[in-house]
Amino acid sequence: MPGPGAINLDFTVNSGQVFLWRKDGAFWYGVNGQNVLKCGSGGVVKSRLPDEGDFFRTGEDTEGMTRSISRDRITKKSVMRYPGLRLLRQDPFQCCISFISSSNASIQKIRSGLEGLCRKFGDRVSFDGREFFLFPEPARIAGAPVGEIRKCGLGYRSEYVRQASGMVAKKVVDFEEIRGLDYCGAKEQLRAVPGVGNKVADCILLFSLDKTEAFPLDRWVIRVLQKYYPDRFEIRTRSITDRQYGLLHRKIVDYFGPYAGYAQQFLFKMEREDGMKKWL
DNA sequence: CCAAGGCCTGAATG
DNA sequence: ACATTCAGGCCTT
Repeated sequence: MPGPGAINLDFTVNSGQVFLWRKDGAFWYGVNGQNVLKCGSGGVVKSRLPDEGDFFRTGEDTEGMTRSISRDRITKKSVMRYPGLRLLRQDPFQCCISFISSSNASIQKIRSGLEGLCRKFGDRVSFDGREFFLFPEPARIAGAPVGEIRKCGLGYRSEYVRQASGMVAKKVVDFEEIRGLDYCGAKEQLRAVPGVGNKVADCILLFSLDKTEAFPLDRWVIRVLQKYYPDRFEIRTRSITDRQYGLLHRKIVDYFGPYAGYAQQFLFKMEREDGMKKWL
């Protein structure tokens, strides 16, 4: 019996933040790093390993955050429309590789590429009577010939994926250290990783490193901002430069506040849905 | 600092 | 059918 604070997994999974999830009966099953989660509307029902990362961010005041971003009738409408849509706290390495793989790709393509990576480089496990492939450890991808990564359908992103994995394996990139930095410092670190630009960095920060002021600006979000906030944000072009991205982000946080990333999630969901785009 | 072009690839579009 | 475009960008010139 979902109460007022209950998670809506259909909304949450189908909001572009995760890719390795599937619905089976009344439950959603998903791969998160070396863990596999079985979830219902109350949260994690069962997991392969203890859910130490607190995947559903259970301690957080989601109601307060959604109230905080409800600055106008557009955000209010999107929040009303998708009750129970939440930001998750993903495994950072998986999140990083996922969004490096996402560049210039459709959701279906991203998922098939990531599934390929898991199948080829991840461990096969049995969980709740079902078969899963865990997300590969960084060293497994880093040590692979780039051609093998390419076979997963990742295309030109394959070399980025390999190099990024190497940096994580060698701890040139340490996600838990980055988690402790502020938004700007954390972003700077991430952007040193090949294949990680402004948008991808914001996805990693928002979806795995607790930076709720991260506001990934992709085609859809730019579209929705142009549509509903033409005067406030004044976006003229479809693609924006680094400098424009930074200036725009500042305006966005000034307006939506410290949980701006939540606003992005609701607006993105709404615009995709209005555009009749398919999810998982 | 900005603009333009290329990049893998499969699904969607004409 | 077949060509072209598009898809949750990034990097180099």
